Amino acid sequence: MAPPAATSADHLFERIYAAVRRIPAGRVATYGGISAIATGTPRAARTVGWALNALPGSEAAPVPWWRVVNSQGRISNTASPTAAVDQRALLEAEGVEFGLDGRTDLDRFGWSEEG
DNA sequence: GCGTTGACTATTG
DNA sequence: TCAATAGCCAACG
Repeated sequence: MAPPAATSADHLFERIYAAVRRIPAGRVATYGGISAIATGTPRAARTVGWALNALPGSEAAPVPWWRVVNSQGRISNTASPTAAVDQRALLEAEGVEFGLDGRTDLDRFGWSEEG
């Protein structure tokens, strides 16, 4: 199945992108959190990954997809093998620290729509 | 409307 | 911590 283009509007995707854009630098959000904001339920986390998969991820950065991690604060197996490395590098560049196991403390870097 | 797929999450061993 | 299983939701053909 080929995911739709990120330019397609009138879809839950746009709402997901909007939620991801709200994530400030130096913070990370979980798929469940984005799902809760976009769909209203954290059960649609899979759809969030689906939406992010449609992102171009090229030069321009319409959505900070790298700020989205799984519930364990770990970088999920991305579609590209190099994406995980880039994602961690980008997060570290923003101030997010990773543990030896490649996990980040969601209690400190985890973001919520608090402000 | 159905079957398949997916960057998920929680539970069990 | 890792591997396997079950449940969940949305989109595509």
